[in-house]
Amino acid sequence: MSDLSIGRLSKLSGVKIPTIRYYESIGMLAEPPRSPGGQRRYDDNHLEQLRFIRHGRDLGFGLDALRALQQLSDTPNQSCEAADAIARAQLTEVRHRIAGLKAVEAELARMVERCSHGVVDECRVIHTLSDHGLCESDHGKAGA
Amino acid sequence: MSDLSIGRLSKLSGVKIPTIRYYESIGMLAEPPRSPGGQRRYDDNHLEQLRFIRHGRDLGFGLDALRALQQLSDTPNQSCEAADAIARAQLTEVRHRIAGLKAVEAELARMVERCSHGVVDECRVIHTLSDHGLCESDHGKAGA
DNA sequence: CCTAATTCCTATAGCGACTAGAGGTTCAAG
DNA sequence: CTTGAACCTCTAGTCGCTATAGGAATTAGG
Repeated sequence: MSDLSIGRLSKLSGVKIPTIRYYESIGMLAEPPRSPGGQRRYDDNHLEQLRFIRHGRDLGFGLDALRALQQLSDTPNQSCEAADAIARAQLTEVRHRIAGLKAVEAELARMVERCSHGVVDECRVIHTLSDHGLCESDHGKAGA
Repeated sequence: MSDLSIGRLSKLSGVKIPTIRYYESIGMLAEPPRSPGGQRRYDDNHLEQLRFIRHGRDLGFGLDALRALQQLSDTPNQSCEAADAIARAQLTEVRHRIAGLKAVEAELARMVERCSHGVVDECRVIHTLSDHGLCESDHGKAGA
């Protein structure tokens, strides 16, 4: 209803202008009508849609997952099993990342703590990087 | 010394072949000599260098940071202050990410827990995404 | 020694999710 | 009606790889 310019939509949603246009270009956000001069004019539905995306992104969902969730929320009579599954998968993923990062944190903390603050040749930081054998934990690949 | 093919280097270092070539192309890994037919022939120095990179990447360091750390480790008489600073910055970064992810984890857990397992219309997952007001915590942007 | 299977080569394009810049047009306030 | 802010499109860049195509070299077996 409110006839929002892209700038106002950006402020209200917390999503940057180029990102809004990007979302439109990949079909994440509905194409809005245009002013006579060709500028985008949004309404409250767009704002809601964009907040949904923003919130989902903040929670770490990928755009594909959000597309699926959007579709689900458009058909409210369906079972929410699918939505639940997506959220649970995301939760698992987040927990994995936390675990990985904690292992990394521990090793970085050890490195920094034991740094002799002398010359590079005796530096624990450099040495630890050079030789994984010096690590205590199995930090595999840290969460992206 | 050991005259390694790229495939053997890959296996010994845990870094994939295209990634090794990529590192060379951006100047992260020294260019090796070539066989008469033009294939790369590595030695133990390359292996060490690559393990250094690999370990650093596992700890979440960016390639730029690793380049800096590499340079430092090549000049062992310098003070290790710079290396220490880089590692500390990384530690701070990792702790921020963990904090962000924990907030995200909490909210995802709440969403999933309270899902009524009924229809989408009443699904906590969808509702929470639609309205950040339903969240309890301030999960800003989750760590990348 | 020859063949066949495997490994290697370059070059280009794509991933996710944006971000930055150039160069031009439209809108809104005074 | 002017001015300056906000808007437009398009291209290219970010990070750290990964994938593909279309060949050339190497190595193991017979």
